[in-house]
Amino acid sequence: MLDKTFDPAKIEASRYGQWERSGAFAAHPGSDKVPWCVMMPPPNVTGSLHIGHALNMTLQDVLTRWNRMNGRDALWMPGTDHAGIATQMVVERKLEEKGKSRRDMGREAFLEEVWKWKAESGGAIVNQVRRLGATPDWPRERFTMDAGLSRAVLKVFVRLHKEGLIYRDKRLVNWDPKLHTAISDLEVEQKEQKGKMWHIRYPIEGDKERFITVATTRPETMLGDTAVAVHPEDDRYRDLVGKFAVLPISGRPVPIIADEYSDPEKGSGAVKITPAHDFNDFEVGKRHNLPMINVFDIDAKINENGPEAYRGLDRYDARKKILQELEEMDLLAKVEDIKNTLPYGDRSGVVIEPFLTDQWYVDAKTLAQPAIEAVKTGKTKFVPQQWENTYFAWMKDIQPWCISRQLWWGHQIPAWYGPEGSIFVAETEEEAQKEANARFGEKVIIKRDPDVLDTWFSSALWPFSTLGWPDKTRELDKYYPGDVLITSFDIIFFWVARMMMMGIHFMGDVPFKTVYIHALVRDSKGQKMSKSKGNVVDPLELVEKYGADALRFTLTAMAAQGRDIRLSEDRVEGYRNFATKIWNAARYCEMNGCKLDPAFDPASAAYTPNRWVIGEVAATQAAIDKALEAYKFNDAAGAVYQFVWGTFCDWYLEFTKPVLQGGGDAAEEVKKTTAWVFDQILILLNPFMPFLSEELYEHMADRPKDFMLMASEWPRYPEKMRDMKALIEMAWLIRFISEIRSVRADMNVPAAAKIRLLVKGADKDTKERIQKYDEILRRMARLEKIDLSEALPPKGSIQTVVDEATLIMPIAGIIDLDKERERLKKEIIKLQDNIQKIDQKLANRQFVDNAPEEVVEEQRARRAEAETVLKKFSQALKQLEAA
RNA sequence: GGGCACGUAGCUCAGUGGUAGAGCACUAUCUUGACAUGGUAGGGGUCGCAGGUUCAAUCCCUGCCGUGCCCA
Repeated sequence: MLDKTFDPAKIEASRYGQWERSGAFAAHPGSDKVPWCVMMPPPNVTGSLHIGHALNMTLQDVLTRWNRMNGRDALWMPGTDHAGIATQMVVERKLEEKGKSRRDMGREAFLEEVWKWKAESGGAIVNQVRRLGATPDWPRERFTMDAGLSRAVLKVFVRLHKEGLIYRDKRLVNWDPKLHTAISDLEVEQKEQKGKMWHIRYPIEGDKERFITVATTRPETMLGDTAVAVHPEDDRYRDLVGKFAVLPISGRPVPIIADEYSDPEKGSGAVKITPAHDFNDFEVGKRHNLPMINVFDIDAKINENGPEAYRGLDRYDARKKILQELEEMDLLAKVEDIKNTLPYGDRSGVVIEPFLTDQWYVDAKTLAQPAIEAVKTGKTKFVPQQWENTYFAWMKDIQPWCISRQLWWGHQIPAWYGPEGSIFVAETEEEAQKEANARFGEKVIIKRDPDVLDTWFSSALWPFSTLGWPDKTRELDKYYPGDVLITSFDIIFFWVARMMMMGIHFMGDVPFKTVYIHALVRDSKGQKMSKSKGNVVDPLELVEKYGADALRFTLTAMAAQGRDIRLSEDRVEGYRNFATKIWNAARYCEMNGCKLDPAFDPASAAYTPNRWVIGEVAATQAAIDKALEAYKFNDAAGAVYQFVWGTFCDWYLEFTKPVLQGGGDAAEEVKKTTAWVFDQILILLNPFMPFLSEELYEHMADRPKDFMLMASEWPRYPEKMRDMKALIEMAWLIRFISEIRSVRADMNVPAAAKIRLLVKGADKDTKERIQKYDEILRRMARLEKIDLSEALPPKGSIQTVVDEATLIMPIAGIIDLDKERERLKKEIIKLQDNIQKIDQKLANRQFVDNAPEEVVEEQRARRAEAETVLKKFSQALKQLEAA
């Protein structure tokens, strides 16, 4: 006998262990089943599971389980990412607590520390994924820095370099002065804030009376100015072009140049140009061959290129000092309060400094072309499609991708520097050495580039590197390209786009056919979850409190396309209740001896409610399939929820209780049907609530030892299982019962009171049905007796209408006549309104002439129906008045 | 400034060119042999605003207002 409620905590761990040990998660490259493949977005190896992961993993698991049960050879490829900056920061912070720094301990010792930390926490996140019931092929688990994937990274780097698609360049990068590394554009967050615009007067060389005023938000960069630019058409400054302005403080003369970059409408119309510290100025500098003076060091402190008094000053201290000096020299013309945007490092949180350095770049523009084409031609589709716009927008305006990072944790760049600025790119040091020796004709000293690659460089290879590339493996053969990628929109640029580029370039085909972009999970108020706001919902806490199934079901049910999820605990609780409901339905089956009979053929059931519920099972399965095929997860969850609770529990089980109690052959068929339907429910539910369904599946029937629901087949039902006649009949039964219940409640007839029912004007079908379902009707509508009667209703009756029949409940003494009168009047008014509305439509010639025939017909039918019902209610009212 | 979403019941959200839906919350009622983590019934919406297209608009189009996100 089952316990009274489902206790997920009691079974989840052991159930999961059983699944995993059984090997049921495994893909079978050798099998001839049609493959189905999804790549797990690898979480940060040192991170912990957040609610976004939970959603992402749940959706992947739903699809994986569903496809697996559908007979596909499913591969869900798991793994973790080394997450360069994030991980290095965590480890550095830990060392800091012990008073150590990575610089002191050196690269090797530091990396040892990181690997140790990885070993310590690396298992944590994948075990957290397990808690959700996820079923990826764990033995295939990869890590972006394992030997195989590192080999893939080397190959890719060397090949792209040979092809000229990776190159070294001196450009402005986004420099993080705290982390001391370059970062990509994508890792920079633009934030708007209050700032100031300082207007500074630069004296003109050789003219003591004249000044040119420039406006800037960053006065400290004037130490690196190499020009002042004015618009070529700007008459105010035409005569100054070609002359020189003298930089205050440093005293260096800089040319006044004409360039369309300066906007005559903005500020004074003249701008200072600092090519080494501003992306726009950099371009101007290149156009005019201006020197590029870098005045900062890696900490964004003034370096030796600044005046002596400023050297070593932080950029903000330098700003203060400069402003103070300018004020003293009376060169500060104006200070404005403005709003401006500043670039922040998304990891460090400090303001990013445009900084002139040598870095490695990927020619993203070239790689992007076929990747754009692939989406345009539909080789890869985005769901929802609107995300294609985002993808295109970025891809079409793509910048060179800076891939070098001044970090230690990551794939070290396979480039060696030899004499005279020579560079040798090779997969191994030996090869590089050989090349270098060959070039110089003697043994030369080479030194490896200390930098590592952007983390996304290795994850861009994920769809094929995890399948064994560069080796030719049968996995690559069978599972590439993957069927779908499931991820959230915030990494379309970071990851999706780059996988597309690399996949197409190295595999000659897109990495996945569909990209399903799911929502961001927010808190119940719609705020983005963040640690600093303290509104983070811990998925594991929810799992502990409500069970993994409840959390999974919640996330699935809320995963509507194109909308964020506002997660509230109430919802999770509600779906926990759903689990309890199913649990209790199982108890009911058990108590009533509804045991699965393998010989039972549902298509052969004779009793109408049985035929009906069997047909509804088939309809539910069809609805789930249709929804999942279109990635409408919420519809799939809704279909199973509605059937289980709204159809099976609320109606079918209630319909069949009297039959069960009656015994005999009829009861036997009901038992078999109930057991069969419940069994099907467990199968259909399995992708969504694997723990509960598996547990009950084992409990409810005698099955071969070690037989698991998750390894069983997804049903396909024959068409003949959908019985329309049964559906119509049961719809009537539900209508009839609901109507009586409703009127009883309206009229405050005590629930316990069993009353008589007279049915007047029933047609043949209704008469038959009343007889056939007498017991069900009496039980569910709480009636003492049902009689057909064409006589005038007894005094003090309440009346209502179902289709052609009038239902009369003679309950004089119980009811309040005024109240009944009021109720009938209300019904009448409602019907009259309805008829009037339809009449208006039908009176409109345009409508009758233009609307499709069936629409007009429908209106006429509705009118007729309302009319007959109205007549019956009017009659009822008349009788009441007469009484 | 450019782009993309979104605005439907108290809340969270589905949905559709032809009579507006769910879950939760709320109200009333019920311990009836699966289930009070439950049953039954009920109230509650000019579908953001204003135009337009159409016989017909919550749905399509335009503008506006509000919210969020992305990009500059």
